[in-house]
Amino acid sequence: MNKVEPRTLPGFMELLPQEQILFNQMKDKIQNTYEKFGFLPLNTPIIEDSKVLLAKAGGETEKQIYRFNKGENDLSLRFDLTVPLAKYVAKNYGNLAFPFRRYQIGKVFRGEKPQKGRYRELYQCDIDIIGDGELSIINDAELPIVIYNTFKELGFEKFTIYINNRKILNGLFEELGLSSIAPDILRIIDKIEKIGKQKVIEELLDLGIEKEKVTKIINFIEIDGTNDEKLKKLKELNFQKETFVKGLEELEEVVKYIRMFGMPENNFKIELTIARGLDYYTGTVYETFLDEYKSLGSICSGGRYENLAEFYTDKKLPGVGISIGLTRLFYQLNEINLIKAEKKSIADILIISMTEDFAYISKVANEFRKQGKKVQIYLENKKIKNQFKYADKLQIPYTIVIGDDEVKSNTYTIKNMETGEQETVNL
RNA sequence: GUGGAUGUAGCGCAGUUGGUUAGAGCGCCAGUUUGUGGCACUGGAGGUCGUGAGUUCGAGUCUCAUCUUCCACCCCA
Repeated sequence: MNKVEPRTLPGFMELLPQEQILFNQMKDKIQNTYEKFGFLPLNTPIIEDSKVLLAKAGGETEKQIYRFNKGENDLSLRFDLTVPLAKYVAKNYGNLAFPFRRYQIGKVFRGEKPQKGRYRELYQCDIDIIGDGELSIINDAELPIVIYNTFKELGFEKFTIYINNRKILNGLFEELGLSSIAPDILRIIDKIEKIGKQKVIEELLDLGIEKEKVTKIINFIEIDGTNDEKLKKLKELNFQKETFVKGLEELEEVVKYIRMFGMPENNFKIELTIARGLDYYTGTVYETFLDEYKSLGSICSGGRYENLAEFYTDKKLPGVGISIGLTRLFYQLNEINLIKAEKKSIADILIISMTEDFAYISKVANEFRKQGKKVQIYLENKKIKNQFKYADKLQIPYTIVIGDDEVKSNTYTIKNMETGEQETVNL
């Protein structure tokens, strides 16, 4: 009989048990940290009505979305967690308490060409805070603190959350009379880390921007120094455009509150080239990098948006959110050996059975389970040797042998697999 | 969408200028040890060399096509 080759689609995630254990540990740490800050759990469907999901979509999105028909229904797989959130908040507006703080950790799907760091199925770990009509700028300062704590919890020390405000850049473009081509400019300056200053200048000139203005843009994004020095220099530019003034004011506030929330000075930085999300974010934007592995790219990003659910409701719902791309982070950390999958089983104890008396075995197992231990019973009728081998392969730290002797004497024999010590004790 | 690579055992690979029955390692199974794992030793199973065609006396090796996967560019709410 011809067998079907057991293959997994490229760009989709499938892990071995020891990897999955590690992945779950990371996921749990992220979730626990999110909950510590009072974010509420949310779990929306993976499949949505295409009309709902694509309410806002432009051309690029439609190309990348997994879309299909089932009977009469035009359905799509979610490609991020923000659009489902928008739908959810609009739909449940009357039943939610605002500010609505939710986290959602789940898979999203993108029909991209898979390659390094690009997956078709990926986990996102989102937190968002949605206001009803308005939302204090202080929220923009709290999210980085949550992220700071999350990465600390994951065991990182050297990472930097880069912060910018889109209004500052937009204000600059207004000042230069370049607002109409702002998205193009943003796309180019966003690449400065990657392609270098000269290339950026060339590309800006290619756009047809006068040399003098290009110089101004470059000078602007090259403003350096400490966070306070940067703020000072921005002020000294003395731009009068309202957008710019507002953006600068917001950035100052964010920095002020981030400090009050206890963020160490070297874990956050104003970075004027961060221009993430071309048409999505309207204010504060974030990108997070590991200091020693900046080439990995941003491992966590987000920002402020003025109106979350404008395609679903007339209610004005401003929000701010940030998201960890867990799938990419996991693979990259694995690749640079920053994490290592070691645990092959989650069981603390394997019960090796040399008797048919499963009633007795269960009694022993449940005794340990009551104490919070994870206990697995070996159920196959195999030689004791094979049962020990199994425990060894799965690196289960303790085994309990129960044979007819133990049953008769109401005892069990427990063995420490690492030291080899064992003793027979009364149940 | 553009360009560059890849494909041999479950896994990661070796296979010399085309030359008999295609290899080692790890893993797997069994035994040395029928109530004690790791270590060691002994033995064993497992491959139509991605697929198809061609060149040749002869193809894992050369040619072409095709599929697969990977990488880069583009793009990325």
